Amino acid sequence: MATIKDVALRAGVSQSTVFYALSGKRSVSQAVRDRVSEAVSELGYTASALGQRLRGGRSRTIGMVCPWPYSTSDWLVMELLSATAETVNQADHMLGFYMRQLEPNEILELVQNQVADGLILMQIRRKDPRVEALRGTDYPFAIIGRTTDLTGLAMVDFDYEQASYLAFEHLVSLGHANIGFIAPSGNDDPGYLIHIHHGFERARAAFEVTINRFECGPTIEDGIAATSALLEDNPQITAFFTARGSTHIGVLHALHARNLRVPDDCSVIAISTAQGADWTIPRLTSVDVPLAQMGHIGAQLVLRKLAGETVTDQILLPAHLTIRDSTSAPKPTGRTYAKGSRSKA
Amino acid sequence: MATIKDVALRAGVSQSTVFYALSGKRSVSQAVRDRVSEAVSELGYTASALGQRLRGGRSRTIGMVCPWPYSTSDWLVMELLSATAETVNQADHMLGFYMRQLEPNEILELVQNQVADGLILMQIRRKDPRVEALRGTDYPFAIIGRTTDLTGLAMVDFDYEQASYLAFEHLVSLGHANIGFIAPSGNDDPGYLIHIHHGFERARAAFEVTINRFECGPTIEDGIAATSALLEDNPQITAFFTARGSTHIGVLHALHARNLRVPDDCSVIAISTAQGADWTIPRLTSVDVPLAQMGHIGAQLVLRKLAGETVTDQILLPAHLTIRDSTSAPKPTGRTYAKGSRSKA
DNA sequence: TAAGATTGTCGAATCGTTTCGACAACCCGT
DNA sequence: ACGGGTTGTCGAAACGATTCGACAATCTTA
Repeated sequence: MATIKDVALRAGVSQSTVFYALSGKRSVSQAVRDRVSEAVSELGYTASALGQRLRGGRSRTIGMVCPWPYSTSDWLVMELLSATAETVNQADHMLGFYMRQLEPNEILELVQNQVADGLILMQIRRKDPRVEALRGTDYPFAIIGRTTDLTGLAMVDFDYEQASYLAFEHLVSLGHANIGFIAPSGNDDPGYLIHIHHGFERARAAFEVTINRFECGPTIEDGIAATSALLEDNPQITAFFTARGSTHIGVLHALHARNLRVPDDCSVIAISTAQGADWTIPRLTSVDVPLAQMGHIGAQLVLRKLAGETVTDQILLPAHLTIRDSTSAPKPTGRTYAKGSRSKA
Repeated sequence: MATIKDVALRAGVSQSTVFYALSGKRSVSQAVRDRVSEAVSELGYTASALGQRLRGGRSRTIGMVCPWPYSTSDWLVMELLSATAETVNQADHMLGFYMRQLEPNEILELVQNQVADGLILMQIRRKDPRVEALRGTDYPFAIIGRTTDLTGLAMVDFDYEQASYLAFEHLVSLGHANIGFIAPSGNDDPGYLIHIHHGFERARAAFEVTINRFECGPTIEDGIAATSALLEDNPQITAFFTARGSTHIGVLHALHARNLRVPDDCSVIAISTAQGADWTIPRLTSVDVPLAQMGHIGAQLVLRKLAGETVTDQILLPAHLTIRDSTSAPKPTGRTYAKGSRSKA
C-alpha cells in the first residue's frame, strides 16, 4: 500500500509538499502539482484513514448501540437503522453497530478508546444506566427514546401519549363503547410504554367509554392470549387497541380463529409502523411510528454535537392517525358471538 | 484523554515499561506493575484504538455494503444484519454499515483507505461490478449471494432452486393440479431469482401439473396485480406459489378481496422467512430463507480470511419446507368463483 | 569468583497524515 | 537598489501504541 512518503520520493519532493499539493491548503507550483498527481496515479495512492484519524483524534465513526433482538417483532426498527445509517453516511461518517446490550463501562470504553466519536442509544429505559454513565461527560451522544430525567440530554422520541389518545379517540368517534385495550404494564421498560399508558388515562378521563384493559408482553402469542382472555370476559367488546410490538398480529390471529371478521365484526387499531400496517389483512388503521424520521434526527443530533454545537434539543415527533381498513363503526346487531366456539388458539 | 505517556509520567517509568506492564509481553517487577496500575486507575487510562490500529495497520472493522432499501419488503433482512453484527462483534471487530449502493471505486477506496479490514457484500447481481473490482485483489471479502462466475470467491447463499422445487412438490403432493406461480423474471437481478426459475423448470419437467406463470416485481401491489391477472385468466387455479419480496402479502390481499379463504378455497405457499411467515393470517407454509445463518457464515468467511486463512468456501444452505396453515388439499367442489366479484384491488 | 544466563528497564524508531515555523526566491513600488 | 510582501518548498514535530535492541543489575553455575 503506497503512502504519502512513497509519493514524495517518486515525485522528488517532500511529504509536506505532496500533502499541500493534494489538499490545496497551501499554494504549490503547477510543475510540482503535475509531478505529484502523476506519482499518485502511478502508485495508486489514497490517504490512509488510519493515519488521518490518528492525527485528527477522530475516528469518523458513530456507534449505535442496539440491544437486539429486543423482542421478536422489533425488526421493524430496520427502518430506523437504515435511516440512521443514511444520515451518518451522508456526513461522511461510518455507522458502527453494536447489536447487543453493552454494559455502561463498555460504552464508556467505546468513548475513551476513540472507537467512536459519538453514540446513538436506543431502546432507552426509564432509568437507564447507560445514559447515566454518559450524562455529565462531554461525550457526544443522543438518545432515541426517553428517560425519566432528561436534563441536558439530546433526544428524539415519538409522542406515544398522543398516539395512544388518538387511537381511543378514533374508536370512540366511530361509536365504539366497549374497547379492548391490549397494553403493556405502565411500569415496564422500555420507557415509551408509560406514555402509552398516560394516553390511555387521558382518554379514559375524556370519553364515556368502557375500556377493558389487559396487560401483556410484546409477542404474537401474547396478543392471542390477551384477545382470548378479553373476549372471554367481555364478549361485548367491539374494538381492540393494541399498542406494542407484534401483539396486533396476535389480535388478528385470535379474531380469525373465532371467525370474527375485521372490521365488520370487530375493529382493530394499533400503534405500528406504516410498513407493518400494510402487511396485515386488512391493512391496519394505525398511529404510525415515524421510525425513519427518528433515525434521521437522532443521527443529526450527534453529528451536530460532533461539529461543536451545544445540542440539547428534545424533539417529540407528533402523532397522526392513518385510517386504513381495520376500523369501522360497530354493527350493533350483526354479530353473533358463540361462547363455545373458541378455537385452540 | 489520558495517554500511555501520561501514565508513564505519573508512574515514573518509561512508556515502554507501562506498555509491558499492561500487556504482559515482557516481565515487569511487581513494584512497577503496582505503580502503573495505580496510575492507570487514577487517570482513567484506556488504550486508544486509533493508535493501536495505526501501528497494526488494521482498523478492526468489517464493512457491510447493503444497498438499502432494495425493495420495500426487504426489511426482513434485519435478521441477516443482526446475525452478521453478532458474529463480527464476537470476534472483537466492529461492523460498519454502508446503506447505499457504493460504486466499485468507492469500495476499493474503503479497502485502500484501511477504513475496513474486510467486506461483506450482499444483494449480489449476476454480473456484479463490485465483485469484479474486488476479485483478484487480495482484499478479504465475502459475498452473500451468487454471481455467475464464482471462481475464487468466498460465498454463502441459500439453495433457492431447491426451495422453489420443494414448494411445487408440496403443492403437487397435496393434489393441486393448477398452480399460479408468481415469479420474478429469470433474467432479473439480484442473482437468486434465476435459481428460483431453475427450480420452477425442474418442477415443470418432473410433475404433471399446470403452472400458470406471471412475472412481476417484489411489492405488495405487484402481488395483488399478479394474483388478479392469474385468477382472471385461470379461475381453475387452486394454489399460488409466490417467491419474491412481499408479493405473498399481495396474494393474500387479493384473495381476501375476492372472499377466497386460505387455505380452504385456495392454498398459498411462499419463499419467505420464518418471521415473515408467522406474521400472516393464516401463517404461511413456506420454504424459510435462513437469513440469520447466512449472516453468521458470511461474517465467518471474512473473519477467517482476516486471520490469514485462504478461504474459498462456497456454501449453499439447504432448503427445507415448513408446513404452516396456508396450504391444504384442493376442495374440488366447494369453491364458487364469481367472475364479476372482483374488487377494486 | 568469573563467565554466562536471566530479569527489568529504557530510549528510539515505527506506523501515515497533518501542521507549523523557517527560509529561500521572486516580484512589487519607490 | 532596497525594504516589504508573496509564493513555493522543506524539515521536524506532533498524534498514541507498539516493538526492538541495548544495557544495567541480579542470579546461576562451574
